[in-house]
Order: sequence, then C-alpha cells, then structure tokens
Amino acid sequence: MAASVFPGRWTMDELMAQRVAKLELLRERGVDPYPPRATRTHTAAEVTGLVDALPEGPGECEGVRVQVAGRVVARRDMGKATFIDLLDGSGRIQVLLRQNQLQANQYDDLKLIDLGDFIGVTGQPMRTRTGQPTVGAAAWTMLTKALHAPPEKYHGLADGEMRQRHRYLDLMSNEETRRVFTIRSKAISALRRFLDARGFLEVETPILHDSESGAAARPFITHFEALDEDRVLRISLELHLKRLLIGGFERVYEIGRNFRNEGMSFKHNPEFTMMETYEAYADYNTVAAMVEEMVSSVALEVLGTTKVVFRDQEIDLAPPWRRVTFFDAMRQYGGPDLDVFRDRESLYKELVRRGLDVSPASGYGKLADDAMSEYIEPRLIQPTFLLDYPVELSPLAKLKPGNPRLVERFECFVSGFELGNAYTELNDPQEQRARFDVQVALRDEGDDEVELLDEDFLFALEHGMPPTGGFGMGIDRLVMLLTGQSSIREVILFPPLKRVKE
RNA sequence: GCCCCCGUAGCUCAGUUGGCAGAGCAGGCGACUUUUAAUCGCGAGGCCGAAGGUUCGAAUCCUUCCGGGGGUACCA
Repeated sequence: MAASVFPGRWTMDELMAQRVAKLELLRERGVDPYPPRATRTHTAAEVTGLVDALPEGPGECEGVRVQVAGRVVARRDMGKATFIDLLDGSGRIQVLLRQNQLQANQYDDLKLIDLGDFIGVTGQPMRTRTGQPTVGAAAWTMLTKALHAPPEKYHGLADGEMRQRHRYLDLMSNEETRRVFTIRSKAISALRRFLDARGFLEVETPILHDSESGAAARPFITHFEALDEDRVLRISLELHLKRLLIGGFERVYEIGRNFRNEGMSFKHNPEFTMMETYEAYADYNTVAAMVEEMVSSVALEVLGTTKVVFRDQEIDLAPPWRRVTFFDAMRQYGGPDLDVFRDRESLYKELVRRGLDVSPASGYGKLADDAMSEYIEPRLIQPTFLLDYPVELSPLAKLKPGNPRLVERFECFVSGFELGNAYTELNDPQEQRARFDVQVALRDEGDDEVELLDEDFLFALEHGMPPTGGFGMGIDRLVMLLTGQSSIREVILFPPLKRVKE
C-alpha cells in the first residue's frame, strides 16, 4: 500500500501514512505541528537536580512549576496514566501524564504523539514510587511532528552503513555515539585553551593551495573559475604557518582540515583534521615536553584520567613519555642496523633479504621508513617519542649537529600508530633549497612520494625565520585514543561514502 | 587494485541438507492511574540488496552488478 506523498522524493509507507494522518488531524484543529518556538524553563538534568533535593521517597516539589521540552524516546501507556520519556541535550527525563491532571481532551490526544516527536510539557517535578525523577504533567504541546519512526529503542541503530549515512539516526538512538562526538568537541576546546594559555595565536590559512606542499601526498584537485587556474586542496598547514613566523608572529597554531587523495583505512581518512603549532625560539625538545603535557592534560580535562583503553590495552598518557632514537629502536626491535646499511643499495638489498616488499624506486628515506613501519611502529604501544630521523625522510627538518645523516625530528606513537610529528624546523634557505633539489631528483628517479619544491616558500625563508620548533598532530587519531574507538570513521561525524546508485 | 565476510518487515535479528517467510521492538485495535526493554489479548506488516542462471521448486546453490564492513596494497 505505497502511495506517493511527495512525488519523486518519498514513497509513503503505512507507518508514515499514520503519522501524516495525525499531523493533518492536528492542523484541522488549528494546532501547528511545527510551532515557531517553544519555551523551556528547565533541562532534563535540571529537573533531576530539583527532584534530587527532595527528601527520600515519593514526593513532589511543592509549588514548583517547570516547562521541559524534548524528543519522545519511550512511551508506556497504562490506561488512565501514561509515562513518556523525553530526551533533551542534557539527558532523559520521565513525564507522567494522568487523565485527571490534564485539561479537557489533552489525555485522549496523547494518541497523536509518536516516538520521535518533540513535545513540550508543563508540570511539577516529582519522584515516583520507584524513585524515578519525573515531571507530573499539567499540559503538553506538540513542538515537532516526526514523519518517520526512530530506530529500535533498545538496540539502537546497528547497521554500520546506516549509522554513517544517516548519522542523525545514530546520534538519536545511540548514547555511545553522542559520547564520542561530545568528547571530540571537548578535546578540541581543551587543546585550544591549552595553547591559548601559552600565548599561541590561532590563525587560519588557505585550504586552496597553488600546489601541494609541506608533506608528500597526492592532492585533490579543483578548479578556480575566477582565475581559470587549477588549485589543490591543502595536504598540510606547514608552509603557510612558517610564513607567519617569518612575518614575526612567535607562536601560532591552526586546527583545520587537510585533504589527501589516498587510501582509506582504520587510521586514514581522505579529509582529516590536523593541528599544527609553530613556536619561535623552541626546538624539538621543547616541543616534546609541550606535547606530552598537552595530550595528558587534555585527557585529564576531558576524561578525568590520563589512562585510556585502546584495543584492549591500557595506555597511560601521563608524562614523561618514553624517548628512543630511530636508529636505536630499529636495532632494539630487530630491524636493520642503519649504521651498517648506510646507503640506498645496501639497505634495499637487506630489506629484500628480510622479505619486505619494497619498491626499487624508493630512496633511502623511504626504505628506512618502510623498515620503521615494519619493525618499530607496531611495537610502540605506550606513548613514545621516536627521535632523530634519517635526513632523506625529512626535507623540512634541521640537521642534527655533528651528524649529517640525521635531522632533529620526532614522531610520537601511541597504540602502534603515529599521533604526531615534530621538527626543529629547517630555516637555512640555501640548505632548504638543496633539500628540495634532492627530493626533485628522487622524483625524477621514479619515487613519487617526495615533496615538491615551493619557490615562493623559499623566497619567504630567505627573509629569515627564527629558530623554530614545529609540531603536527592528527586530531582524529587523538580522539580515537580518547574515546577508545578503533576506526577513524567512528570519530568523524559524516565520513565519505559511495553514492547510492539507483 | 586484490582477498574474505555481510545485505531478510520501519528498526534489531532468526531462517536446518533447496520444499508455503519467522520472532522481538516500533506501529494499529482492546484492557490497565506509578511504569521505566511495562504487562496481557487480537490483528497488520515482505520484490529476502539488484539482475541473470541451475532446478519440478531458490532467502538458501552458481554468475555478474550495487552498497557496506574487515584485511591487504598504496598512503604520514
């Protein structure tokens, strides 16, 4: 019995038809099922607070009248009394509607209320026999009529595709989903407070870039009609933020979306939220101290503890975090000794001998990175700074004094994945140009995972950037850690999905 | 890109070696003035993701496609 209500858009099924009939009945009586505003004097949590102040046992808040509003999420019809659970932004509150306490036809009209509707209720806070905080209703009003039934009330919405495609249904039916995204929001606020309190200035730099820069990744390409030029969506915030240090800002940060046109996995999403910080007169040691304090204090503020559970392992984010060098960790975890395999050819042969699937086009840096991913990364469960990377892997970081093979760089790892990345930033423009040239040469040899030369950035750098410590952190991954979610898609409200084809 | 798994009522899920399509929740009708996954009674609800094929007979077996998940490759 499918009739089209809105041709070309929906097909009305029986359940929807019943709801539309109720809506039309309301309109026939002159009741607007979508009134322009509602008055609310108390949230669900505030009513609960009032009732908690009552003495033990059943009772009422004498002389107190409240107005609450929310979505109808459960309903228990008892004959001449009906219980309705309302959900608002603060939580649930039970409403008790009794026939002899309501005006005129209001009790009979309860049949016009369906699960999923928003209603407002005026009444007296009370505690029931079973101890449940409740609003004893004197009147109710329809605030918004819902035309579709909500998901199953006990199990919620379980289908993974629907949870992502229709996140609002997931949010309205799953408490855990609301918790995850509340924590996400609070964590980002806490990061801002932490950095603001340290004198960092939050800035916004362009998302549309002339060319990809600041990282090695395939970009999304778009077209700028007014200029008739192609642009790429940024893959990194780095080079613009450094320009601001050159301009004289001493501490800046940006929290924003990066876009990398690459694969998706439990820890990769094509658009992801990155936070980068740059601090003048700091180096990677200063940054490491800040990072461990920042992450642990955010956890403490948002969760009340520095201990989190991720993939069945308890992780303590409290400082100090372990520090180990790239070369030492490689030896410790049974990888190739990079002091022995010092050039591309020997390292390549060694990795092949060890059975790693490596590309003959890769440079030394990429090979070292491959070995790191194999031997080190999965082993770093508790928070760890991996220090001092091969120079070939890090064209934007400053050389480590006394060792021309290494740069002052760390990545921090938790639960076997990378959380952040920091450099003592390279500020020698001639050295920077030479490093870019090496990258270009690598690209010419077939390694396409290299950074592009950015002439405008080099011009800026030639004007002088103070000694600087820079840091980047994947916010989505931080939220995964804080919420215990093992898939990045669970911490992104609207992850990308394929179009549904007819 | 490749491999594996999944898709059944609005939602959550059963469905045996191929033999008439099932339950709970939601929704409808009825009973019930302190329930809270309310309870009880009666009815209703389906193109079994789509299209082909095998078969007397397909939700079930085969092929292709669509969508999702997991792995892997690629990728900071």
